Amino acid sequence: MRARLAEAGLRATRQRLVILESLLHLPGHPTAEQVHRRVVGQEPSLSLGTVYKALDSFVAAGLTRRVASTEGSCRRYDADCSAHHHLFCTDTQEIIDFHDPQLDTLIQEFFAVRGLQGFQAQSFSLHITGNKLAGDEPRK
Amino acid sequence: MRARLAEAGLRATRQRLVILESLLHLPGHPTAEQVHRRVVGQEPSLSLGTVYKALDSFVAAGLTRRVASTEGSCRRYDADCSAHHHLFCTDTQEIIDFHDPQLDTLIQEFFAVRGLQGFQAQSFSLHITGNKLAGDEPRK
DNA sequence: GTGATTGCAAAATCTTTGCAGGGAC
DNA sequence: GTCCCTGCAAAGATTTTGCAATCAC
Repeated sequence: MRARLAEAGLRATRQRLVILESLLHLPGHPTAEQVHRRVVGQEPSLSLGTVYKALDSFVAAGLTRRVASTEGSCRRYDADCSAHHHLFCTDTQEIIDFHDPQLDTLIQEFFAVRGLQGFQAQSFSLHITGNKLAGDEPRK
Repeated sequence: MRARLAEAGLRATRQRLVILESLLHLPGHPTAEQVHRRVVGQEPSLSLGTVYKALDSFVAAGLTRRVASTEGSCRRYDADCSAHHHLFCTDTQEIIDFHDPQLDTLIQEFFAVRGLQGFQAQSFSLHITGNKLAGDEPRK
């Protein structure tokens, strides 16, 4: 934890440690508000403003990403910076991670052959919209 | 224009006609604010609140979509409801439409074979992050 | 010690709401 | 005529900012 922050060139404050830890444990790509709610349990004086600043610094340092979402009215964060895709559940508003190296390869090969005129692609992320089926957990 | 609104079950007010027309003509998936700026040229008394209400009603009626974006602080709208993908330019923040039926087929076939445990997929949209190359327009 | 980080409160953004008057059908 | 829609202004929600005190290194 402490090492991750050091690698990213960020000072390991008590607050950042708790925030990063919370972000890693909260499911479904939390908002700043959700991170704050979890974090005040351990650090009651930790302010929401600090959560915003810490999350911004994580994103700037490449420790964390912002997740694209269609609800727009609040930002969501993802501690997983590896290449992956997202399942958007229209019922619960959850955003579920979906890793599939075979799919990554398929997409990369497609664009290697076909190319994009006038655009240099850096990364791909597939947004799959649908809904969770009762009783069965989507694979992570 | 008027017919589109009627089909969607919405009353064709002067304001909605101008808003829908603007949305179709503005490039790069505008925000409510951007739509409003264009629209006041034709209808100076048209308020920003009305733009929000109209865009919401378009989305509810399936005439328009909200675009997922990672900047979170404002909503962006897309008048194109057909299946398509998006190029996200990290330099200009533009979101460019990208249609490719072959890619659609590729993705659909991939999931037809493999399936998603516990999730019923309805639609797919690929987010391609990268940057525009100087002097060359990405295909739309 | 030095410079980055925190906490707080105020401000800035973006979006929604309530309601009276007006307009589409 | 009826009910939906608009305009306005106020409220709500989310995010940013400024600055003095504090903490990591």
